[in-house]
Amino acid sequence: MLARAGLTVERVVEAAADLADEAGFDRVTVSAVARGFGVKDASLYSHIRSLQDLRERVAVRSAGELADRVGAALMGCSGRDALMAFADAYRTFALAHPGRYQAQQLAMAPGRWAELGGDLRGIEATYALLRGYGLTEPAVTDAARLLRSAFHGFVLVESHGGFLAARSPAQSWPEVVDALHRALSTWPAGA
Amino acid sequence: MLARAGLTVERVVEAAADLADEAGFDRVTVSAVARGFGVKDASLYSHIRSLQDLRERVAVRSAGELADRVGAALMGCSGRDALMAFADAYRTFALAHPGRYQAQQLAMAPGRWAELGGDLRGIEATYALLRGYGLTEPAVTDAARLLRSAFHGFVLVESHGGFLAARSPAQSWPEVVDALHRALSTWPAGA
DNA sequence: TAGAGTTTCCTAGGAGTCCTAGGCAAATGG
DNA sequence: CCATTTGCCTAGGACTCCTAGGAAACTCTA
Repeated sequence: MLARAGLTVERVVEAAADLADEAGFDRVTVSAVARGFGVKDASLYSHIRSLQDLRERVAVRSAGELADRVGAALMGCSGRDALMAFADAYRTFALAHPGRYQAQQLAMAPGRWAELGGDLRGIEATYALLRGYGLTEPAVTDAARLLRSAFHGFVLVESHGGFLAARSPAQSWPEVVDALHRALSTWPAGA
Repeated sequence: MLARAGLTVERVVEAAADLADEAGFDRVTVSAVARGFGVKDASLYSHIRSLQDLRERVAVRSAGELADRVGAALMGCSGRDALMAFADAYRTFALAHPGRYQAQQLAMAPGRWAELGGDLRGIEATYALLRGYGLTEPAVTDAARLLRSAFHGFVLVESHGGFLAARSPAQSWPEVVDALHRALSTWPAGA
């Protein structure tokens, strides 16, 4: 048989991530990815261990990509501008790459994240941002959870078409971020 | 053949919802539900149209249950107490019924929700709560989206075990709700 | 109460999926 | 140039969704 497809773990994971963006993360299937390469499904098992393994790799890879965008957006900003930049970069990524974003919701066994080379840049960026508001532990942890929850929830509901009111989500977004800014600015000092 | 299982749409959907809470919504499968009744999978197709149909019914039913809890919790509360009651009822439901909660994320075709008898009590309760803060359109829509996003995001991340810091999510929760209260209290009047 | 009709569940089977086992051919390196 | 490694294959089992058609259990009516 001539002409190998030239598969590697990276290319398989990337193809899976692209497929996730196009068809939805839950439709990322070993067979579908194999079809995309013009290859039998069994062939992929030389590169990935299982469907679960493939999905976890997509999740970690996507989280890295998101952290890159957010990190780049934060460069040179501080305070309220930084929050806005963070928020916009986050939402933009989630809307442009719904499958990659959805992948990050995947629950993994403890330790599996680090095992696959996942980092914590996203969390670190958030903490840096919040220290700009003068927050210290444990307030900074609580505030980070607020931000993560609000951003995550918003883009998730938006990308599911869950906001039904006539007002477009894009109009609400700055108001939501502004509300979070007020919440951060008025955080009680001594907890 | 003796002894029918006595299946109805309601009982099938309820069993599916219970299975979702135990094993995860994505493991709700026609075969698994049928096994729970001691029945062949083909038998369920007299009651449901497809797996998709079953899952949508679980979603709508679960949303109704959540709205019941939230509505009951809100009775006789107002202002900040109402927000806390809302938040606690919401989070309690999501943690006690992870599968039912996860089901509500299911994206449906437009109109399908109403077709299955789904209501909008959840949204109405939110709007009533926010009018207690003196908000009017379009601020009330933006604020509703903030609340929904933050609550949804928090319980989602929490139930996935996504909060890694040592501080327990239960400790952060009141602080997060308090922050939202400040954001609502300081919402700019004329938008 | 007996027959007719409806409902409920069955068997049978096709198509798609995940995954394993074992094999051949292409690339690589001594 | 030959041996080893690597990449993709075929074959096949188990499980899934779903359809088609049949039989048994209920229900209704004359």
